[in-house]
Amino acid sequence: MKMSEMFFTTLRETPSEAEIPSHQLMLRAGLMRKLASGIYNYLPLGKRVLKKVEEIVREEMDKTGAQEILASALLPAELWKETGRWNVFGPEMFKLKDRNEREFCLGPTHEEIFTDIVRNEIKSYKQLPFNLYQIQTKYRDEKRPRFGVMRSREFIMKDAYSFDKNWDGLDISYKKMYDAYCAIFDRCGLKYWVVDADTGAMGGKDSNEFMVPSDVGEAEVVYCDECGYAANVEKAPCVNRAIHAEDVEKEIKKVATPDVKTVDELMHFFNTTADRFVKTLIYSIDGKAVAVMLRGDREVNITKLQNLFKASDIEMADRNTVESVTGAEVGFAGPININVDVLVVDDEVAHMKNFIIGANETGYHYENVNYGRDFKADVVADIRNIEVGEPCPKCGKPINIARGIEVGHIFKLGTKYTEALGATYLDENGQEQPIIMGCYGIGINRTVAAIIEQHHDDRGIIWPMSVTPYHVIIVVASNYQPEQIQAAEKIHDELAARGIEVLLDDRDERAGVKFNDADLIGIPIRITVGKKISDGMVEFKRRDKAESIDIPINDIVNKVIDEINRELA
RNA sequence: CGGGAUGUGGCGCAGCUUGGUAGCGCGCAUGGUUCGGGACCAUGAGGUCGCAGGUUCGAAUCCUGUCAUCCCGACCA
Repeated sequence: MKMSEMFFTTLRETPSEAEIPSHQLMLRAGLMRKLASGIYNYLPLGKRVLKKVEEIVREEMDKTGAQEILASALLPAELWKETGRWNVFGPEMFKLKDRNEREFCLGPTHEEIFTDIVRNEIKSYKQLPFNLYQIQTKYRDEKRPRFGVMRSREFIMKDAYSFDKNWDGLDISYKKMYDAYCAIFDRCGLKYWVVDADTGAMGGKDSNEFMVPSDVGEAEVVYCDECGYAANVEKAPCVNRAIHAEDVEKEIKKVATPDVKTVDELMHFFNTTADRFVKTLIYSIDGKAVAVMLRGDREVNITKLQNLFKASDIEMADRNTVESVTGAEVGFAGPININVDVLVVDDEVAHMKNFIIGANETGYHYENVNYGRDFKADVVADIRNIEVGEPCPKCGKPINIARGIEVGHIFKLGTKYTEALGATYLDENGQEQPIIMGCYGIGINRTVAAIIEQHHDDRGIIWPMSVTPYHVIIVVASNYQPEQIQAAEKIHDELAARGIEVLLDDRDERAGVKFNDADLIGIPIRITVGKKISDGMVEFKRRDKAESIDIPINDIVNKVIDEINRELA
């Protein structure tokens, strides 16, 4: 491809709206342009990268025996109403009506649709198992689209759905996907964690997320260098030990604490540390008032709380509710004489001694409080976030926490959708059984962004060979030298004839501009045809290396092909 | 949805406090000189200053409303 003919523009300056490297570079390198918030158009270079990633995904999926189909992105409301998700998704779903006022949505995910396809075709155990997938555009009206393609409202997703006779079969289907995902992300040149994940609103049993370590990631990952344990913080269980175990239980005492409301103020007032306090937070969970108690310096884990209550709607209670259940101003809530539907105590609190709590009376706290003796909970459970340095749930060594980009997610769904939609089969005994389902997603655009996050420097992108839009870029140093142009065209044609994707920078620009653009768009191999062509030499340089080497023009084609093959092997 | 910020040629920005001809850098076009890490000179094209009202003789500038975009938070198969 001659760059003088290519639809392609780079930006010298970073658009002010882009904050993170992948977003900045995707715009600067001319991979894509924004159409609206969270909606992007892909230009030729960007489209080629998407295709590369899609092709890797397709190859690895096909290897597992999964079969590609293509469902519609425009979906009738009925199916969603059958499973109840028309309302569950709520405003996040792009909803629309046809000319006859029939309701539709743009598909945010496709469990319902694949299950519907399957229920119409599958009748017998003899037809199971199988796995169907598609690579298709999804629509989610995100509350806050962010970071370019990292969280967008329109995105390309590979979604796969497995259908099995039983749970053992699902385990096998799941393992195949797990391995395929590892192969996919390996081939994309990504370093990643496979973490235990919450099954969330999708329902189901086991779940793993594929997380690319990155400071710009939206998820927090707990990991253990000792034993290799890794989990989403949402999921990671806390291991609680007795705190201040040496203390003897002292007598409970009411203390006047005028205007002392926050944990910080309490620490000051009592001249002690946050682990001596227990805070009582009031939540509204599916309409019920719930008090949640945890150590002063801990954070509530909403996911754990949600799972505990099998809740769909959780929010912090408003000021009025707090004041009515506690009978005091905000800042003095405590478990004694509190008027809530449920009192939940974090497991850690049950391990504490002589702690300080609110008295449900404005201006007062209790100290030397002990769980069991002074109050009792309706539920004691693990409902907090694990923190750095706490014991690993698997081996007990101190854990670390880092941020990650979720590029893939796999679930054992079970029968949630097949039961709701009546997708059943007749088993060997003629008995009707629900099909057992798994679902498996990869965000294609987000994977591209994650690759850039992991492969760039201050000059631009550094594509892995497997996903680069072109393998090679030939820079003609001096366009006005016919000898250089001719030599460059010859190399270009020979490489192209041998199946190499090659760009020829024959633009009427100075060498510096071409070098800078080559670095920016991140082509892994650069050949420069310059002065030394008179000695029959061209320059070979890798984007990821600083130095370059001179190579006889007659050897360059083989050199390049060797290099590419070595890397793609 | 709560908080914060910003909208001025394709990109980056100034001008706004104190109303009066819309500016700079980059990019783009033409000509010339250059030519291995974002050249130089000359000439030129391109903007209803997000939109709608209002104040005023006069609004990019002041007021009101609205829309859009970005960031933080909440939320997120």
